[in-house]
Amino acid sequence: MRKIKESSTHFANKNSLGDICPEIYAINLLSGQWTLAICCHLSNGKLRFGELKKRIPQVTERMLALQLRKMEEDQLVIRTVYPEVPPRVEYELTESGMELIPIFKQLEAWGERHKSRL
Amino acid sequence: MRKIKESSTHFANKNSLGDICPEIYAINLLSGQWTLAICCHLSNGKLRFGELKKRIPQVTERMLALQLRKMEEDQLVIRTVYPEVPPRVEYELTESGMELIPIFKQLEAWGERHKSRL
DNA sequence: CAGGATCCTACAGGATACTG
DNA sequence: CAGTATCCTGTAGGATCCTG
Repeated sequence: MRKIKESSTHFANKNSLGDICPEIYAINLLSGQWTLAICCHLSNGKLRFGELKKRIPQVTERMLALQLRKMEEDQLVIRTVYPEVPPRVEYELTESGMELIPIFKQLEAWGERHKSRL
Repeated sequence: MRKIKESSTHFANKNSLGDICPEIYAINLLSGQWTLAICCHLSNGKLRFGELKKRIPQVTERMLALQLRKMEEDQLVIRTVYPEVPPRVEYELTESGMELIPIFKQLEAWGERHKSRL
């Protein structure tokens, strides 16, 4: 039993909440600015870095790279590097990642309904 | 038809993505640090400000107030003020808010599964 | 009791340029 | 092609004190 409080930075709190509550943990993994967009585009199959970039034009290379790294670390995507020249790197969803798809569908439906009610 | 790009700040992007994609819109509404926690506690019925605070000890009064306001604006909670002294304010989920509960359950299940796989 | 007001900091995210 | 490196900014969130 560790203490939880004691000089909380924003994300000390974030993580401690996520530790307790699996749904908060889940949302924390997904609440990166580009995470959902990436997942959606990968839900139809693997894509290369450049293809992702083309499909999400607003994202900068830096952010795309960062997000993908984080998602790899979080076991949402698999990163495959082909040792060729020019380099080729492909991203695809993990098992866990795919299991999110039905949840996305529901969020999508909810989002549409909710939006139309405003 | 407005333009979308042109000097994007973080949340100009965020919103423009949310405009296009209902699931991103949904996640944006839910990704406040305390939003989920509040929803969960309200899913069993209405609560007063102080009760919420007691149930989520890590949150500061300021943040709780801010989040609740935002959630009210986003039509996730209803805020009822009773004109008494001392003041009493109760919060409860809206229809939309309640419709999220089953989705939370699934996120919770996913979160647990995912966590155990790390 | 249920918050406002004030002040502050860490971090997410952006712009741009460069490279194996 | 698929990134790093560097530098910078806005904003979410925290601490603390005050009040109808």
